[in-house]
Amino acid sequence: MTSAQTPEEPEPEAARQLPPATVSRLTLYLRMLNGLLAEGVERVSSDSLAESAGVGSANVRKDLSYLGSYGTRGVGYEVANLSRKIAQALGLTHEWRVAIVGAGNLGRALARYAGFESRGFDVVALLDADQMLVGTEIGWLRVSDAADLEEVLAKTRANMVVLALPASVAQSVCDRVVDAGVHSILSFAPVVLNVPDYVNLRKVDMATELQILAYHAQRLQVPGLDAERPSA
Amino acid sequence: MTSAQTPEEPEPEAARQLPPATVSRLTLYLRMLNGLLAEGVERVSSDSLAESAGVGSANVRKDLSYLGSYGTRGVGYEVANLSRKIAQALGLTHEWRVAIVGAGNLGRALARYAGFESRGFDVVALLDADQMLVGTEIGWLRVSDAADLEEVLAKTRANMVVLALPASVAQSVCDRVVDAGVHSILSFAPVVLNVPDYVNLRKVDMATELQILAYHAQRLQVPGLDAERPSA
DNA sequence: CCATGTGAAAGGCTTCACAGCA
DNA sequence: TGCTGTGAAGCCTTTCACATGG
Repeated sequence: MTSAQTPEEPEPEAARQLPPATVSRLTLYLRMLNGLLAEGVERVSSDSLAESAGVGSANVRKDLSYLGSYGTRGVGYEVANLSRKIAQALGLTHEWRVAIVGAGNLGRALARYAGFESRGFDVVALLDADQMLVGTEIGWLRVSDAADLEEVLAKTRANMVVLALPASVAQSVCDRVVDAGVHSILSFAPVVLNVPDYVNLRKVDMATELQILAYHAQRLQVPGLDAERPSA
Repeated sequence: MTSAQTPEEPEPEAARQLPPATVSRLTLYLRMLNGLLAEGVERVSSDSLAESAGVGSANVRKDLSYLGSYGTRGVGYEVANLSRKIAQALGLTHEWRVAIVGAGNLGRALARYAGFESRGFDVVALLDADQMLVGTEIGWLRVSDAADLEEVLAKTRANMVVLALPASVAQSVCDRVVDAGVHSILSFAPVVLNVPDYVNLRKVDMATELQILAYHAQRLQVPGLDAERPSA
């Protein structure tokens, strides 16, 4: 690879499209690297990273190779440098302002979740349609009226939205968010949302996760079914 | 709920190993089917299911074919029958008793999340190590002392555990859960947990989801030009 | 030596296209 | 006719194995 065959711009450090599976593992590596940074560790090997992240070391090396060759053969990777490269590739050098729509149990939990702040995501608004909640304080935020969604998004210059609301209203709120120009959405609503394909939508569904667990648990409980034999 | 008194299903125990990607889509289909059931719809086509679930129709048909041939050519699938088959394949005919460890913001939100109950998951315990919380009532549950984890799991006969606690204690609590004999675990802690390979562990990481969104958002915002700053 | 970086092989998933059947 | 069920092709991901170079 690295052949100078590209007839177009050489693109010095711009990472091209990363495989989705790689992107999600990069977030893992970044977490481990930041842990190592805090401990003062300066170098790390792909083997060591692999063990912490629970993947194969060849996988780690291939993932990192998409970012460029930032390791040193025979030695490993420089923690601080690699951490910076990954953060850059993931777009964490931008400032991300997150609005949470839905101040129910889950929305409140998310609003107070320290993990967002510490990773560079700034929760700038919390909205709900329930007039009983509007105006109350949760964490350090005052709950805004979901009726004013567009204004609140504009005023806070939110560029990400988290949907923490019932399935019944998720689609309509989602549509308004998209129309308002926010095209990165994380939904916790247990429903499939339709969005234009220029919108980045991710979904977390807790009931689905439990159902997947149930499948695997049940499979183990059935005796004698899966005795994988090389050949009978 | 729906105590499955499976009458006479003379099937050969179907449900061999399903592809993981299929399992997670089956939970989607099941949700749509139950919606259709509630509306009184009797039949559905793979095209229609595909559109609701946001996948290709060939994908739907292949997924369903792993369960057997329960469709009718030229017509479609019988909603009630298919719903039953999927629930059976996913192991939802068992009764799943879930203990939630961690009664912080997230743990409380989960304890009150209606989506669990309605899908056949019974939240039987909520535990925390904080003595200020122990004994208080959250939803219809009384918070138990995490020090008594093993006893609580045994007494409630929990067969699934949800970890909603800080990264710092997640591994040790996880170990105790595994030793106590609960081998299906859903973790919300932002840390990689090590478990024996006979344990089913799934992970939901909200900060990771936002980081993946950030990657894609950044990608769109800077189509050709990375040049945030051409670092010297 | 040692650990990275990477072609090539292997495995898994999705999509295609159409045969088969009500 | 219309929609299911499915081999085959294509694409993506992981794993292997080893050349490479500090």
